[in-house]
Amino acid sequence: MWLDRNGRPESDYACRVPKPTIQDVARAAGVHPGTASRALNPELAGRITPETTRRVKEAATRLGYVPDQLGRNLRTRRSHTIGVLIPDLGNPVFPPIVRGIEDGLRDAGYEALIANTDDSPEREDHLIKVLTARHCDGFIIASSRRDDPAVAALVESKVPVVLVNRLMDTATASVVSDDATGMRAAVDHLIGLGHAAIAHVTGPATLSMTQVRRAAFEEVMAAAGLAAYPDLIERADRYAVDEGARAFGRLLDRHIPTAVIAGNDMIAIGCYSALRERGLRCPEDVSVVGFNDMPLSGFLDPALTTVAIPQNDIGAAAAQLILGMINDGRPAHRLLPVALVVRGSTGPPPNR
Amino acid sequence: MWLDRNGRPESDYACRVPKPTIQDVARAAGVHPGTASRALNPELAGRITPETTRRVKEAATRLGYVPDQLGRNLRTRRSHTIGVLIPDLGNPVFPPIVRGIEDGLRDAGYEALIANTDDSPEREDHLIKVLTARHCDGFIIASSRRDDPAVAALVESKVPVVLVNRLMDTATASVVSDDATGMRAAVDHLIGLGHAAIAHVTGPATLSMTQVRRAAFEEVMAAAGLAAYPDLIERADRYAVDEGARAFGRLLDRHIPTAVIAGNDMIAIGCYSALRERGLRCPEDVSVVGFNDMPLSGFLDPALTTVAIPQNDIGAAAAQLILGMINDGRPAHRLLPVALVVRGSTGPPPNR
DNA sequence: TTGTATGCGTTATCAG
DNA sequence: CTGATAACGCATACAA
Repeated sequence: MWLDRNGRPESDYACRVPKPTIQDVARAAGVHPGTASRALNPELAGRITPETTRRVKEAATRLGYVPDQLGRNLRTRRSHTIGVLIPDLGNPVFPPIVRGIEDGLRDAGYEALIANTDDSPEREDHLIKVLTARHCDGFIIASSRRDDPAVAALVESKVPVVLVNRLMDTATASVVSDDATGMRAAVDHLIGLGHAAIAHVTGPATLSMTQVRRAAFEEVMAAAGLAAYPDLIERADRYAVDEGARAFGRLLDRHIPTAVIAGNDMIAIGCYSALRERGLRCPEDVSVVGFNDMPLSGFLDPALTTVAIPQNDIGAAAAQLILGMINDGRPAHRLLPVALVVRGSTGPPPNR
Repeated sequence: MWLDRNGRPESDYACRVPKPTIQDVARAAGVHPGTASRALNPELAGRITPETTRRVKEAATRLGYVPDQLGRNLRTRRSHTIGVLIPDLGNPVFPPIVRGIEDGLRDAGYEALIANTDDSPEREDHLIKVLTARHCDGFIIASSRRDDPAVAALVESKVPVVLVNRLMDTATASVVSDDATGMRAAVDHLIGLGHAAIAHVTGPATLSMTQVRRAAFEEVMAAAGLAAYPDLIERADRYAVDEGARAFGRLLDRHIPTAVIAGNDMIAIGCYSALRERGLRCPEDVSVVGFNDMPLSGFLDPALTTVAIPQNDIGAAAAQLILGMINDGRPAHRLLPVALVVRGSTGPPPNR
């Protein structure tokens, strides 16, 4: 578990450039290290003579002083590091979110430690332990199930946590896309094209995202008087292409709808596959709508009509929220707008 | 530059779970902290009484002791952290590589600090500074230009560096895919289909990857006696869809080849766009071959024939190499095999 | 084999 | 406003 921590006795590879410490700066400026530290701390501006501050800053610049994060971390008990838990970087929807998070954090002097959970509770548990040992100042979690003891424990022990596109019963900060509105737009779009038998392939039931999207689907369908089409919902065990294909295949074997709304874009691709396997064409026979508008959605065959979530903004907002919690402790919630992007995978229903 | 480092005076959010330190473990085991430290260090096995070791380990387990990385980092002058510089996580080829890196590092108790350079030298410079302040034990760099002072300086000062799919004049470790062989397979495939006028849309000339792929293209073409088709090479300014479309558009305006090999899959998508804009069909009018086999390549319209590089393996190898350098200082090089994946974007040339 | 003491670089506390 | 001192948690050189 702890692995080796030995130095590099025979290794020639170690930074040989002696970096100046605050002691060097203090000596050069003719002040005490403590004073130098204060002079360099913007928070303490005004509590130090302008002249002293100037001398210290000048010395720091001249020596090329950069504060050693390791020493600072130990002393302040903060690592300026945020643990970021996502299901899988391989799902194209996450990289843009992660990018938003990283940029937002780095601008504030924080770094992200990114880890993939593969939606495995054990892996998530383990990763939280590992990242906690590194004293992450907070966590951004895009992988939690609705009922997640590990995350709940984190929140319980007052560690700042921001949930991304996943809600839990626990009260903590969150940033989610307005999926309900997005689902309404998707259904309205299909109804507008003349569809009535609209199917929905959801993701795993354990994720709140699945619930939100499914509940919205059922509600909008009922409101449109289309509740007469039951049995048009099927669940994929993962938000992945193969599981999406399998799930939609099961649905198709029961009944062939004229349209399907997929739980996300990966499942939508799975729907493409299932249709192709059965010799059905999209959109001529069956229209497909995705969710997320992940990168390359527009270049698929056919180009995917999908509900676009603001991936970069979601990441940026998550970064902002976690920093807010670290600084003033107030958890907040953000609901970000979505937009239906109409492309080639949707069209009028076939004349049967 | 240094930002705030104040605590959270009014914040309620801070870990309230007092974590046991090695002192607690030592006390519980009835030994001195130094002894406890040694007992927990696998390197020193044998230099400690089995009985003592047992007692310490038992106490550690019982108390749920996890070594505080911050303290360890400061003392050992190592952060167990690797800086990972990539051009852009938004390019789908990188997430799988990053995934491979992360998993490889984490298994060895290391974490990755990932940063996007957007292929900007200034940004890269800045990031190296930021990550150096965090005492990264090494760098995995997938973003360096052929001539890169910042990276050269890093290598010069004996910081372990592994280059990924980018070579520099500097001698340091690297892991690259066997692009030359891949290019040969691509050209052979096209020639086998009957193509002769084969174009190549390269990436930016500053990257070694571009050079390698282009040189291989020219060599293979010449060897096949097809050097008679000059002017069939065009350069995209970035490895991105829009630049790929622009570049191939310029080429098409000069001359319409029967096939094109793109510098990477993003450029290949750009080629699709350029063809479509001009009313040309793929593969009926022009065959397209990509490079990388990034995720979703098989679901594009049409499914992309491309040279697959082992993305996960590349990441894993990079992790392995950097850990090797940290431990015994020997830089090594790895050349990983590629494979042509034939899909729908290539076919016989049109009868003109 | 184990205990002791020290220091990694920084900043918080307390005195002056 | 500034100097002196201690401490964050750990690992290691040295002493026993």
